[in-house]
Amino acid sequence: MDNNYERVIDSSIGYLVGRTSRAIVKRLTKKFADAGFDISYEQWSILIHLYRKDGQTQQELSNIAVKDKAAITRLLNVLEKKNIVLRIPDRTDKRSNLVYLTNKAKQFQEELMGLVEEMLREADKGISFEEMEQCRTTLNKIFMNFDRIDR
Amino acid sequence: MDNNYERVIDSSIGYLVGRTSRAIVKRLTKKFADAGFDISYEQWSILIHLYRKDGQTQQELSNIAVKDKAAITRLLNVLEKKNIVLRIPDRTDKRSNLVYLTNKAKQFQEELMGLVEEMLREADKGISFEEMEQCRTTLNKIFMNFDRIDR
DNA sequence: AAGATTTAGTTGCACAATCAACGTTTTTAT
DNA sequence: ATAAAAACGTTGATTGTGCAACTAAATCTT
Repeated sequence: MDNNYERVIDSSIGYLVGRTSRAIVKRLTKKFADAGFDISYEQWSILIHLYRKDGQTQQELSNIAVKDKAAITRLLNVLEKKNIVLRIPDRTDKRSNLVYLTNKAKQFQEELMGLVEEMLREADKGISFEEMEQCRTTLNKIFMNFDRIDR
Repeated sequence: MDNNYERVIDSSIGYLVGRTSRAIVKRLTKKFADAGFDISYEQWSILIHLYRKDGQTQQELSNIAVKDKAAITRLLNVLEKKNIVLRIPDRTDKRSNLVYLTNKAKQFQEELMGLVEEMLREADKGISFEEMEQCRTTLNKIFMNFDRIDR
């Protein structure tokens, strides 16, 4: 019986994944703040996809960031207000916006990436590349298991 | 350069852990709702600790659930309103409350646990015990890495 | 070509997380 | 014994999340 608690709590993947996620968010938010950036982890989680490929639709961002499109709308509202991105209506499909980085955003790209890499190195500590790779693979499988159910 | 994006996005532990966490929350929330329980994942994440050990202080719950104590206050407000827990002032320390499960809560304990186990089995699919165990170990290390920094 | 269906984005609603400031009580230090 | 510091819980402010309902535009059906 007590075994069940073990399984369902401390060693539960839900618990571990949740607290690790919160720890990462907290850490990166602090790193950004300390470096003088008024950018949250969530805002970053959109930005990074634009750094890789500028000019995506909100729907695309929603899919890739695995967030509700309403969440994307609101994150973009904030980012737009901060003059970090801008929405440009797609001429060929009037339903869509294309989201672009401003020059301001491009200017601090390198610095932000640097801070993220710093955080990732902190996370890595004492963990071999192979171990981390294995963990990523397993997390992917878990996600896919739920993703499959959702359709 | 594109390598950097790889590292910082798709294969980033932050990304993987975040989306897996959201997937789990979503899935369990749905399972609870489908079974007729008006209990969120977050409320469950407090409940489970009380099922293991009834009568803990809010501070203890905050530590074990790895959530801000303000978050605990509010989750307990909701749970109390739903008649699932109750706060009883600690006689020996007037600053503290002791949080107890109601009979109602105890009645559906088994059923809730069953649903969680179901969800965990879904997560497990195609993953050996050893692989999952390894993943848990790594997630623990990562969390500890940040936990260390925070003090 | 017209009507039905699907898709993109926004908004309202309910919920949750963190931070900082605060009041109260307890513990520590001198 | 008293003053300072720490601990417990609450509240307000800000941010983010998901669902459902909605508008407008595009696509599919027949």
